[in-house]
Amino acid sequence: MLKLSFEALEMLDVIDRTGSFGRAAVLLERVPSAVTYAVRKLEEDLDTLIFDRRGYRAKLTPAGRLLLEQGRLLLERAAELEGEIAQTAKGWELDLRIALDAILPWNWLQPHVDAFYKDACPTRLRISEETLAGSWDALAEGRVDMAIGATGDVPNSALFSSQPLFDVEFVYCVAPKHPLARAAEPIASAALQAHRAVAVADTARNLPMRTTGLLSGQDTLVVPSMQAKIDAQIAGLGGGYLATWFAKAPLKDGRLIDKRIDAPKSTTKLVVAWRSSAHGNALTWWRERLRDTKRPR
Amino acid sequence: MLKLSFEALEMLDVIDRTGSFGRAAVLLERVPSAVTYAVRKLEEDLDTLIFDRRGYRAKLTPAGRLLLEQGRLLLERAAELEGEIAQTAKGWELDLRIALDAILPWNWLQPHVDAFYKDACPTRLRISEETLAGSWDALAEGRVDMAIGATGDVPNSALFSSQPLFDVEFVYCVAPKHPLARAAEPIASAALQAHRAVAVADTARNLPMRTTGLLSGQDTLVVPSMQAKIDAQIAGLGGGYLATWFAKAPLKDGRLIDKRIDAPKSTTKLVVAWRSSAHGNALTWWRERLRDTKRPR
DNA sequence: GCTCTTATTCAAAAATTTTCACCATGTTGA
DNA sequence: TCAACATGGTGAAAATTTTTGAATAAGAGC
Repeated sequence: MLKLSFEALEMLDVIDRTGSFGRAAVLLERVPSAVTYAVRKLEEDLDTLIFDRRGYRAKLTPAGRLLLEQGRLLLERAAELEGEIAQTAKGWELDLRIALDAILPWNWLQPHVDAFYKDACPTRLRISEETLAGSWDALAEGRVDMAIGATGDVPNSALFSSQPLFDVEFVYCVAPKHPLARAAEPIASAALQAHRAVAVADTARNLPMRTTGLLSGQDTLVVPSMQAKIDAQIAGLGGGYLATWFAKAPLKDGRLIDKRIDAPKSTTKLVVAWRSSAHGNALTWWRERLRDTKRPR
Repeated sequence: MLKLSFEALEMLDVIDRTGSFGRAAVLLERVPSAVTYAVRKLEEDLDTLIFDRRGYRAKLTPAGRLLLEQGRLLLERAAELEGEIAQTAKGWELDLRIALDAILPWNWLQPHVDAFYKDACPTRLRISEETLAGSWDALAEGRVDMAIGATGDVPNSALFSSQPLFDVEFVYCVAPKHPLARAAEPIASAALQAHRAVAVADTARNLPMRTTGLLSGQDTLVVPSMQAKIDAQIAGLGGGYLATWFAKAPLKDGRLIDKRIDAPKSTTKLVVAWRSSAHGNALTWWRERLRDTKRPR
């Protein structure tokens, strides 16, 4: 059975801060003898002297100092915990882990994050980036609470819920110096196979990985991020489909050229997904917020 | 003012482990209503529902679950702290940080460490290695509690106390293929200057660094450890003084050759040193243990 | 030597927790 | 469906713990 108590630790802290039993009693709104009593009781319970009373004024023993210092840490943590309890009781998650799919640019999410904090939501956000099946994987493994911009169909599991976000359209892009840049349009999709494709690595760890817009047997350069894919395509290392919002700037200034394909990659529906069991205020806030949101341009 | 208490947290833990208020009461050796009372009081204090009583059996709310889980961590830490208090009260340090000077081999210290644990000393040992002024530096900075094998004179500060350990003698060694290997003995110390010396880096961070057995202006290879120095000398990268116990094996099998010097490096007294203010049982144990100890061979 | 501050002691008073007996409600199984 | 059972809840009395306040002792400062 534990002999410590927060009350005793707090008293110890006040005694040390004020420097005397008497002043501590004033701060604690007790009578001095109550402090003496409580200290003696603690010492008795622990079977350890906390104060050295040989001198005029009581002085902490080494054990007492340890108890004081470590006790302060415990008190701090306990106070913090009380705050977290209150927050949880009001329905706010302590933190909300969001997986942002690489198909969406960070600067699209940013204004929403701004709004979240402007609304004085107390929940800490932890945003990570996932690619393709990675979002579902993270959700399934419980590494995140919510996935924004996950692509493809919702895995048919009662574990997940989702709502539509918006559609994404793709354009096939190559660098101006790329052989396909001068090919006659529309390019037969079979012709693509002869050229290297650039793809973003799937971050999934367990779920079967997905490929998107890749033809089997095609030479593929796998890069770790969407930005790397764009850069690689600009550098002429290969071709590939890009979401319209990522393609826009490089197409405009001529770093990339879009090519019409005879059987282009179809429009994909993006969703917001979460574990069905999740219910906090922060999650709800995001669901509402993203219900009628505009796609990036 | 803190509203939590270890008692309440413990009760929560037991309720969760047993699965019912009633069984928890049995384990806590209370009457069931005492548990009910305590839970209600906690909920009132925190102004937060811990249990959802709508169903038949009371069920933890999300806030309750958080309190339970985090509370367990607090309880664990508190119990650990009680143990540490008891240990400290008995005079045993929680841990003793020892700086072993690089002049001494680890396998010399090892039997002493063995004996320490065989004596059931509860103090954790944290042994680090220091070179030259590094031991004093670590002691002065409070990075260690005790230095074993520190060389040179005790800095004249009331901060430190020390006792003699034993003397160390040095032999000047070079590799057989080294030019000095064939030099006539005794070698004039001035002649050494023409050859590269191998020295162990001083680990001191603040105190003025020391050099030992080095002639100013001499080309020097500084290596990070005693083993590196030995290896470097065997590789013929330079010459240098080695403590007899480090030189013994390489001299015996011919990997090194000792040379007599006209003005050899003098015998050095090693000491055991500690901060004068330190007083724990573990420190005392080591002082006693090392009082009449044999030097390594 | 006198006074101030500090910590302690002790019996009484106050506050709290626990107990005990009893109630209400959901579950189980015939 | 209904009795038997287990679980959690209630309130007044009892037990326990904590606080109080006045008296005491003892070092520090002048």
